[in-house]
This record gives sequence, structure tokens and C-alpha cells, in this order.
Amino acid sequence: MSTRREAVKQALNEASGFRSAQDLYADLRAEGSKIGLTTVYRALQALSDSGEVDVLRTDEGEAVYRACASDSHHHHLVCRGCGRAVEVEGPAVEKWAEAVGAKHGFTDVTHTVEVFGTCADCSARVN
Amino acid sequence: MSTRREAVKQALNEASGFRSAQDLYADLRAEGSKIGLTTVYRALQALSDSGEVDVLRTDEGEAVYRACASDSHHHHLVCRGCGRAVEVEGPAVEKWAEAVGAKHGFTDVTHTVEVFGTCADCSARVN
DNA sequence: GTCATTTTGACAATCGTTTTCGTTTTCGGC
DNA sequence: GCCGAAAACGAAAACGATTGTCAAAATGAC
Ligand SMILES: [Zn+2]
Ligand SMILES: [Zn+2]
Ligand SMILES: [Zn+2]
Ligand SMILES: [Zn+2]
Repeated sequence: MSTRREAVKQALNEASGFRSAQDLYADLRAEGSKIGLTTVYRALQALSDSGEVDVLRTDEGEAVYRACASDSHHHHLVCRGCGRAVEVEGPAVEKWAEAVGAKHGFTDVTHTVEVFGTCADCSARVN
Repeated sequence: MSTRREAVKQALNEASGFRSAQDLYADLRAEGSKIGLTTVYRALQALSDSGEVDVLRTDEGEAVYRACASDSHHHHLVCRGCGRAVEVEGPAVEKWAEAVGAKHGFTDVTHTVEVFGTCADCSARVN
């Protein structure tokens, strides 16, 4: 694995929440790296292809990435305020999704499930 | 409600699946309308703001819209092949999402849940 | 060191979407 | 029916995220 990809992976590891390519580019430049934006995009593409990082889309359509501790199937509880994310599992949801697909004759069923909220810290900050 | 917005809403009603702004623009022009792309975007913005249509993002980040029969909270089972969508409910998922948020001290909890698969027709078409 | 291969990054191009802004249409008052 | 204000339109420009291009730089045999 190349040095640049390592750098991007590490920048992601240092973040607790989901970050966009541009966020990571800014982070890396801020800490002195001479990396280019194109390379950040390429690294993220490779990392998500290999399943090393999770990707999801914001409401605005921007792709955001996260290096998750769990490498098995899971979902996220994401703070709208600070972006912090918690990995969560939902066996009931997995079964429900499968059942829903089957009931309507769909095959090769997958799903996207994300939970959003305001974390305790962010709630406190507002009050 | 203006005539243009009606036209967009109707175009959506005639589709069984999720459609992008550009799709709808093409549909309308194809049937002779002189509507502009800007107006399609504006109509969709208004329709989704008022909750008359559902929006979601494709993996590529494109916004797609659907005029759903149900006006209460629900999710979708979407065919990857033809885009056809079925409205589905999942009380268990609703409770799970709430519980997950609460367990981690998150407030103002919402969620996005979509199920994807290949519908029976599309499965048959391939074989 | 030399040559071939891979990686990189500045820049241009693409694509969906939004903004701008002048024109057209709608509509209430006359 | 006619007039002016307000709302709706649409073409074109602007935008922002992402991808493509291509020449320079790093890497790795030999
Ligand atoms: Zn927070
Ligand atoms: Zn799942
Ligand atoms: Zn289908
Ligand atoms: Zn729900």
C-alpha cells in the first residue's frame, strides 16, 4: 500500500466521525502534507472498494467516509452536530429487510440504514 | 398551485419508481411540454418541501423523487433494475432506531432506511 | 545508473444542481 | 378589456463535488 493511501487512512482513523474527501484534504494539508486533492479522491476510492472504509451520502449528496472498527456488516448512529458516529447493529432490522424483499419477490436484497440524532455533548452545547 | 408544478407532479405520478429531475425533464419534453429544466428543479424542490414527494439519493449522489401513495412515514423497497418502488412499513425498525438513539444519549432521532433488490420481472428478464 | 512501471498532482473537464436576471404570465383592481 | 404589481419561467452563467488527462516524480528491477 502506497504512502499516500496510508496517510489518508490514518487521517480517517484520527477522526471520530464521517469526513468528506475535501475535509480530509484540508486536514492533511493543515498538518503539512503536500498531497493533492486528486490523490485523496483516489485513495478513498481504493479504500472503499477494498471495504476498508464505510461510505455514505449526506443529504446534500456529498460522499463521506469513515474507518470503522468493525469489519462486519453494521450501521451508524450519526450526530448531526459534530458528525461523531457510533457503530450499531440491528439483527431485527436485517431480518426485516430480508423479509420485506422476499415478500415482494425481490432477490439479491441489500439495504441502507442510518440513524441520525444530536449527541449528548452537542445537546449540552446549545443549552 | 401553478400549472408547471402540476405537470411535474403528474409526470411523477405516471412513473412507478424514483425519477431524477433530468429524467422528468426528458419525459415532459418528450410529451411536448416546453418546460425548462430550472422549473423542473424548482417544482421538485417545492414538492419535496411540502412533503408531497419523497426524495432519496442514489449511490452516485443524484437526487431522485417519487410521488408516494402514503403520506405517513414509510420506507421503500426499490428495484435496482427498473427503479420500481414499493412502499413498506417497519414498526420494528422504527422502534429499533429510537432505542438505538436513546441508548447512546442522542436526541431528536431520525433515520433513513431503504431496501434494494431485483424485482421478479427484472430477475426473469436476465434469465 | 538506466529503463519501465506506478504513483502523483496541477489543471481541465464533467455533471447535477443552484443562481441570476431579463422576460412572460397571472391576477386583482379599475 | 386594460394596467401594473407580483409570481412564475427559462436560458445561460455560476457552483461545487468528483473524475479525467497528462506530464513529472517516485519506485523497482536489472
Ligand atoms: Zn455531536
Ligand atoms: Zn444491515
Ligand atoms: Zn425491476
Ligand atoms: Zn422509519
